[in-house]
Amino acid sequence: MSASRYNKSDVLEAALKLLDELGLPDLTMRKLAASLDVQPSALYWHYPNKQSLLAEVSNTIVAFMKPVEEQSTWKETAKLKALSLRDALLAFRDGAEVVSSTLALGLGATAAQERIQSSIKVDDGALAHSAAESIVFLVLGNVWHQQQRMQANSLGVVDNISMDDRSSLETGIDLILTGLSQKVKA
Amino acid sequence: MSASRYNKSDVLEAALKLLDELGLPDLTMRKLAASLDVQPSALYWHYPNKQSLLAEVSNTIVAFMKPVEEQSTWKETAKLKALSLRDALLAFRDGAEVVSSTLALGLGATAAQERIQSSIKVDDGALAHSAAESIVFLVLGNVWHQQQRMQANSLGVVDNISMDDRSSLETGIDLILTGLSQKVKA
DNA sequence: GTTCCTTCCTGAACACTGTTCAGGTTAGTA
DNA sequence: TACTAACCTGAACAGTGTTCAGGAAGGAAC
Repeated sequence: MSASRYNKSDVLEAALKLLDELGLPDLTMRKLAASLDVQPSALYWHYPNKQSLLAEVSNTIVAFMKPVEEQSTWKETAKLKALSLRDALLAFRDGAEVVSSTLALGLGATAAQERIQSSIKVDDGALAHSAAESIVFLVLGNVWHQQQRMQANSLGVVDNISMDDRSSLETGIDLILTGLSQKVKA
Repeated sequence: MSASRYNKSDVLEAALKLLDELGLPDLTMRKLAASLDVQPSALYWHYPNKQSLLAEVSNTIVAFMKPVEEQSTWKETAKLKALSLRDALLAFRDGAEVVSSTLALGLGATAAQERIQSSIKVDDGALAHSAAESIVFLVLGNVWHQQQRMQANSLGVVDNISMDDRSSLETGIDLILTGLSQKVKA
């Protein structure tokens, strides 16, 4: 669109925009370059490879989590943070898949888990860690599945009736949190 | 190796073998064809595309779950089934990633969730569904992360101390199951 | 033994993909 | 005006999944 030169964050921004327009499978270096009116090789001045670009995309998505104010119980706070992660993932097409992959590769997207863990007020640190990790996996799996269905449905595939995604996720989170407070009492 | 013709399950078997030897990123149609001493196009007689081949690979991995005999409490049974899924995923290189993707695409690998759900004896069906789904996401996320680290470590990357994966997963499962029995009592 | 049909495979191509690299241009600083 | 850093071009490389017309192998029927 513009006729001048770009920096790293311009490329990141364009990648996010293209992700939303085309989805992850069609987010190629060539199309990204074309959207900036630039040769593909130009991108490699800003990022060493596609993976590291996706890592920053992933971090940006996670950073989209809205801040959550402290609730009357830490359980509520933790739950709201988990749902805030859900909202962030849903705000970008294929957001959950991007973040899942990056997280699995250990290239970032750890902020979500840290933020959730910080609101879990139990003495056993290892327990809090496992709980936070579990919640993150839960949210990622749930949203990934949902987003894939959203795309499939938009392509005209039959919609097999499934329980409401949000409520299923909420009960999953509740299970972990009540299990947690139960275990702490013991 | 052999000089004669192949059928669908021969191709599946070869794919599983190659997955274990090379990992998912290097499991290409060309290498798979070469391992059977056949042209790449020959594979498309057996499977319409790579995705559906991977779906069957995924189903095979999940079917590797060892049967679990009924325990004294259904919680123990459910936990053992979850760990049996874990073992199945760990039995194949990149097993968790393969199954995660296939599951997200809705192309199969639902057997695991059904088996776990069948052992959850609570009246609320929706609750049992959410719990089983949560457990599956937990196991997949945990093992995926672990397998990725295993590969990274084998490539000489520094091993940052992390809590034992199995115990972290076990506590996650425990949290869900105790949360579940807590919710049923109420 | 010859026909016939199904099963399986070849060979070549198409339209992509991420990535590299030598060299050029632009912009800002001294 | 010269220098230097930031940014980009153009072309290529090596690989990917997939398609398609045609050919060969094997077994059954006559």
